[in-house]
Amino acid sequence: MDAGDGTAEGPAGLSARLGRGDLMAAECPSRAVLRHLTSRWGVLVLIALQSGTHRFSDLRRKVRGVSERMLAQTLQWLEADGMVKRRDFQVVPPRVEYALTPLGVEAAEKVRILADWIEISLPRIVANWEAGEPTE
Amino acid sequence: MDAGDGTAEGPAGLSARLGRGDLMAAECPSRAVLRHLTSRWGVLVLIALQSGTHRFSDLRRKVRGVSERMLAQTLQWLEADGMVKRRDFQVVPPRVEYALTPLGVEAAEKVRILADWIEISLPRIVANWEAGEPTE
DNA sequence: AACCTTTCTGTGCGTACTTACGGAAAGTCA
DNA sequence: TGACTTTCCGTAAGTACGCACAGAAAGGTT
Repeated sequence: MDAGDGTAEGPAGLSARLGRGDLMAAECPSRAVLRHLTSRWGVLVLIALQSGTHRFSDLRRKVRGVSERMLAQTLQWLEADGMVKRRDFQVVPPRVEYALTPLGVEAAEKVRILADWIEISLPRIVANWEAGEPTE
Repeated sequence: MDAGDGTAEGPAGLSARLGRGDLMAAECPSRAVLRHLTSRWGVLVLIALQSGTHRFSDLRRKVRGVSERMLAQTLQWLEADGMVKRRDFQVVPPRVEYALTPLGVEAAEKVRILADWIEISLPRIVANWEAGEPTE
């Protein structure tokens, strides 16, 4: 019965008629954007770029633990979505700089709010890990 | 030289001394929390629960496209982090209700900000997909 | 007795992410 | 000449994600 597929939108497409996305709809393109922005490294890259233009290796140093491969991959996603502007100096050895676009600045702000909350709330969250359910 | 491992924190641990997490540190536990909250379905589940307590199947209907397997998985992550409260009525057929904890309410607010922005900004983002780089 | 209900869990398997490793470019420096 | 620089890409390999499918539980209905 439940094919698990659909958006159950009308003939014209709800989100299309509204002029905005609908993340609860399975086939809405906004799902892809969410995946990029909230990808493992996407969040951290956006935040890192909030402090200004960075070279590739600077980002790699800042976002600790990311591999070259994944950093490049993540930056391509963000660039394709218009969040990040890539500037290639066309020299050897390569020199490439990344910066947030106006769209990226907005996204970074939103993501930053979540990140800050996590960092600040970590003690409370960790308490849950250790506490379990004593009486229940 | 670069082992790609470290947090480069001091002897006591920077984030530990500050009493908060540091997402840029590779080994900080806050990374796991970020992963849970920004997981493919985590974001959508939190938002769905903002409107109140839901049964499992209600959530599955609301968050279109999620499988039973992944919904259960996601809810377990969120429960372990103290974001979601699970209430099992211990009956057959099963009846289980999920609701946000005070911690979850806060997290959902932050995540919601990002989600709303994505939905509203989708037209601008899609424009980037189609535009490419015409002049460059 | 056979079937239905709901919320999961176990199995199997395909897809996607992620890492490690090696290579390429063109000029600089020993 | 050979080593070094930086930013990627190709490949192989490993891990985690995600789905379809089947099964289980206890009682009510047919």
